[in-house]
Amino acid sequence: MPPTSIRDVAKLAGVSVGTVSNVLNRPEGVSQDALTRVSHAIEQLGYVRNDAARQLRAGVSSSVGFVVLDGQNPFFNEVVRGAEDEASKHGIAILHGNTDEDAGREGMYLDLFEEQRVRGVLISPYGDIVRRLERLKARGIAAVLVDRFSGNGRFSSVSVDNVAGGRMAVEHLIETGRRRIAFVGGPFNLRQVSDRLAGARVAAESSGERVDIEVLPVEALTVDEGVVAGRRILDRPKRDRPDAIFAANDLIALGLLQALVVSRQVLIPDEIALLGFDDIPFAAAAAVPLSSMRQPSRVIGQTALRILLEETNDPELIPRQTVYLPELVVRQSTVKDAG
Amino acid sequence: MPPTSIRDVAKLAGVSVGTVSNVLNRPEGVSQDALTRVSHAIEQLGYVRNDAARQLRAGVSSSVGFVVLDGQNPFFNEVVRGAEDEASKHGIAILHGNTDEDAGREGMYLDLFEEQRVRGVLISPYGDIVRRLERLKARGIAAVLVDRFSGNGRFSSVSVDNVAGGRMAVEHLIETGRRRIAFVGGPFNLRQVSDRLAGARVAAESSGERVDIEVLPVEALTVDEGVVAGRRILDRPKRDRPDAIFAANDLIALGLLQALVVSRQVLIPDEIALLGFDDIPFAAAAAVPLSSMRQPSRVIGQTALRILLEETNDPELIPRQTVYLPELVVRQSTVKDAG
DNA sequence: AATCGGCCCTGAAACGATTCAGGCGCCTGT
DNA sequence: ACAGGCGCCTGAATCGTTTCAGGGCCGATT
Repeated sequence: MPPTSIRDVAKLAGVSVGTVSNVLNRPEGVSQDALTRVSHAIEQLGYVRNDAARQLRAGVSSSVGFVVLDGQNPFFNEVVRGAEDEASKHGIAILHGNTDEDAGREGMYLDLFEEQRVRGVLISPYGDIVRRLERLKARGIAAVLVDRFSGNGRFSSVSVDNVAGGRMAVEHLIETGRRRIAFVGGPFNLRQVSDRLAGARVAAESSGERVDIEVLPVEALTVDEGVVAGRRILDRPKRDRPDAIFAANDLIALGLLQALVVSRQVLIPDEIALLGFDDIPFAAAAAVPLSSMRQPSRVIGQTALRILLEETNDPELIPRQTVYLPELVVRQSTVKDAG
Repeated sequence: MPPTSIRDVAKLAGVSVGTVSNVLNRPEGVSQDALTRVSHAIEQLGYVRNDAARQLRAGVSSSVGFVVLDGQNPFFNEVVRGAEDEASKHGIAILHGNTDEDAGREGMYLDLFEEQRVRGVLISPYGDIVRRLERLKARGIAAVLVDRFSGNGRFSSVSVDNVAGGRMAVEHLIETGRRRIAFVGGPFNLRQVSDRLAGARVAAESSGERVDIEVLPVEALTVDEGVVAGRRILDRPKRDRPDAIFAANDLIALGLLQALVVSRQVLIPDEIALLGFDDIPFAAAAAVPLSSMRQPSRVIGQTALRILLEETNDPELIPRQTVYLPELVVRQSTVKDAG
């Protein structure tokens, strides 16, 4: 079965290839007669446009790449989902790449997407890739940073104010009477992590109370790393333990929770309060329902894609930083009788 | 900045375009001299192959579509991740589409992927799409069913034996002394769901005991639906409640758990044992660590992609059904003093 | 010395769409 | 009757790659 081309359609409809193309792309300038004849021919042959040829000639791609920091994190899945919904409205497909906090994979996917001449790239960056993105831009491939404020203002970004989020988080812990607060997170070259910590410090310093922030670094933002950190806390004598933990994200928090709850040595929130970040769907279903800083994840994805398309339509647009404020969701891991 | 083409490279290196193409695709048949000159030219110009042109002429696409049933389900994310790892080894990118159990979206993504002339499609089907896939096949686009046994043997598939899984699950519940078992799941046109139920019934009937299987249907395999079902169970007088629940997947199970635990009316596993399916990473971190039927999710994705590539290389290959056996993971939601 | 084969290279044709300059036919106004 | 304009269509050129028939060169064989 030879795949049918626009030429086959033209022959069957008794028109020229140009007319078929017009039917496909600018039907308003085609006569009723031609329009129906071509439509029938398309139907009859089961013709489907070859996007490679279209892209080659028209120079317009109908796919967008999304380089995701952590595919196992439900937060990012929500973001992707938001972008997908928006993309599908425009007949655009999303090329998907997981980096899992690995700069090598990040580069590989950018290479791949450059070969594909994607319309643009959404990326939650891990390494320092501004130069890489500059190069793509020079090639006409726009990029929008997701979940990360753009350092130098050369690219648009859609993110949450992580400093404010960290501040709000720790303010909540202080308000509920905590003074010895541990921040569990890492790696610190992730801007999200260091910003949240910075916010935490701001809250501690401006509280007017004596508040300690102790930093417990972990290797990655995963449940497993959270468990490891939890065990390390359990190893300490009771009096040396913090009275609250602010986890850099919910995966860490769930890991901590698991370690602490399983041990049966620690009461949450009585002895240690626990607060996460992202408010993933599983946070509410945890052993002790998890308080968390909610990010508007779907909206982030949707907005990022929308901005990307706007920029590819008009490359002269000035990059803009879109920042949402996270929202505190209080559950029983910080307040015993919370809803 | 005009994008550089293979012709620019050829000119700079002082060779013909054919030679450049050979360097790119069959370097073994090119002299050392030409090879280094071309490589330098590529480097210097920052040349990147245009995949659209390549695909147009060679007829070979370097992307694969993956139509996913439920992007919010960590199980599918693991499967995608497995496929991605395998794909990246072959320089192949994955086009991602979420259907969220919606036949319309499913069709839309298949259309999109057909326009792209993807190399093949991985799909965890929702609706009845065999005809659709037949058509793709006729066009030279192979398909592999994921997480779903192929009904008619016309396509390869990679899945888990859901009937056996359902049987093993209920056998475990019976062994631990349960007799009034509820199956919470739906919709039943999802083969995964009906197979798991069928397996549950087999176990009940062949147990030699008097075992009831009550079916509590839900609209979708989500945490929210699990919560709803949990509330419905709580509405009953205590004596009419089941003594074990087998949930069609872990999302449902986590929802049930959340509803039951929050109410503080039910002790798990004492009064009601709870068993899920998939063993997603969050199952272990739940309020009561969740027993579950583990699927080898990454391996499923990896295998599916591998089979897809084999079939696109040799379209004469006979479809084959790859089936893994799920594995029972016992935690405290079914056995009080489990690990 | 002539022939042959092997190795490499060349450059035009082809893939399937879009674009655009050009042309045809018809209506309108004077 | 004729110029001009409008609406619609045509078909060749083009995008950047791969492929492939053809050919040059050189050393080995007869």
